[in-house]
Amino acid sequence: MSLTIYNTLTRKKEEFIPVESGKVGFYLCGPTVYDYFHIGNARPFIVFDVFRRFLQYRGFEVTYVVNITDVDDKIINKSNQENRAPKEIADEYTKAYLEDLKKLKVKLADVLPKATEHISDMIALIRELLDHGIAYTLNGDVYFSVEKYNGYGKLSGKHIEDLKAGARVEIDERKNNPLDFALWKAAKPGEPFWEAPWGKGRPGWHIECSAMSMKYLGDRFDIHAGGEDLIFPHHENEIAQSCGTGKHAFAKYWLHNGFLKIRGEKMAKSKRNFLTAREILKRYPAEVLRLFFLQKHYRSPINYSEEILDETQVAWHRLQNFYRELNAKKLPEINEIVPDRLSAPAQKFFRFIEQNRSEMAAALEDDFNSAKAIGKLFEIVKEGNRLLNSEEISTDKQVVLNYLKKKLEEFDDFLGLLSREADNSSSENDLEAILEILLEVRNELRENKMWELADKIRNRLTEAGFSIEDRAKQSIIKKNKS
RNA sequence: GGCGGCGUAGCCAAGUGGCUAAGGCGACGGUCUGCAAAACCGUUAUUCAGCGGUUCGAAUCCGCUCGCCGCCUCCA
Repeated sequence: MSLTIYNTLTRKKEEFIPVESGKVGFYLCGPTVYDYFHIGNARPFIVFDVFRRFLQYRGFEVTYVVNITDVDDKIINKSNQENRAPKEIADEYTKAYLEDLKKLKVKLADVLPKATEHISDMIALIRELLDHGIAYTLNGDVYFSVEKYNGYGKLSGKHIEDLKAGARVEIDERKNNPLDFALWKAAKPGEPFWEAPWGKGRPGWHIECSAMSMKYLGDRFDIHAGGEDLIFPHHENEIAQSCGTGKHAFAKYWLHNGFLKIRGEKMAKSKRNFLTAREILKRYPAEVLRLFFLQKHYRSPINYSEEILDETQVAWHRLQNFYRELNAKKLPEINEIVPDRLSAPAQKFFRFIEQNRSEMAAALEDDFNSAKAIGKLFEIVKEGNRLLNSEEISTDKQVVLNYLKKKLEEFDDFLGLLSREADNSSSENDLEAILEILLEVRNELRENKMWELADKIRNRLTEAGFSIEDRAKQSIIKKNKS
């Protein structure tokens, strides 16, 4: 089965042919660590991680690199505002970023390079560009000369002339062309800096991704991904820097996710209309957020609202309940299913599962259509529930249900939609809450002099290792240490 | 001004030339149930923003109109 992905560079779906057979080099633009990331930022983190794990499921050996931008204007601004060292800010939010990812059930990338730890790689790349005459220095800054790279604009479909005419391009008279962008910024007093042959300073925003992606994935790698607002200028500039000298081929496929909107507008830090992933995670389980994103195609814009998340949560319960039901049944273990040996109804069910399973995989192989795949998943749930509902479930059917459970888990290894541990163990807090409810009910029984039932509860709890002491006004429960 | 995208049921959302227009939420009716929840069954788009064209055939291709959004500046 071939895999197709939509490549922003060519504006069409293409068959995915890795640079090196069986392997995938995958780079995602990660966060600038100056604040908690918002729910819109979470979209690429979740969606591309699922895509990466799906590729692994498909048998590819994937190297997944997600950078951390820990030197940047925004970090410096915040450091000035709060009178703290930039590094302190970056460290704090790097930690928060990793915590939030974990809560969202996003698997760590194989490499998480920090910009500040790759300055020498960036300097080497800038030097290459200077030597090639495609970049120039200006009072300690280094700029890339867009006019000297004739591929400029090929990713975003923009033309240098149109961009110049655009009223919003800030004109800096010193630059050869207003579109020339900084590879290196000379240090201003009080700013963090590194030594470079052309002076003290820090790297421009775009150069880190070029340097670090090629360092870990090679001159030619497969996938470079990010939000669609990165197409221009960030990714356009990355291509220019990396390909400008003709020495590197850079990324083959460019993937971009659509935005999360809130009240009809793009959710963005600058618009102050954002909700952090942290906040939302307090209200909804990670699985609900994941389902919210995966129920839509990754390239479509989607709207955030509480109503939609509430809806998603109901849908998620449906999925989770089904999985819980499967777990509650003691299903017979079997290594392999031989369809021909199954009874006719069991065989029919088995074939239904297999059909939908392969359709799910096919949907994901078609530009990662997770929305369609999840539709199939719900069809399986419906049919499974129907079977679970029937009066007697034959051993054959139980065998197939167990098979289904395993396959669900297999898919869930990359989708991350099921809560797999919560149902087996309840925490201390849950236990206390339950005991409290039990006592409350029992007290009502006692008030109504329904002693028999009240005694039964007390006896059964004693058997289970809890002793109840009925005092005049209240009951006290104690856990007997064994 | 330049470039790109979107408009499918009450809501969310797949489908991009031809099988009954997926799936979820909601609503209504039913099964089950002491009640509730869950689950199941049935109903809920003769029609895909509007108009025109191409075609034997279009939600799907083309043109126009209307509405919405994004990029062109930091941005996932």
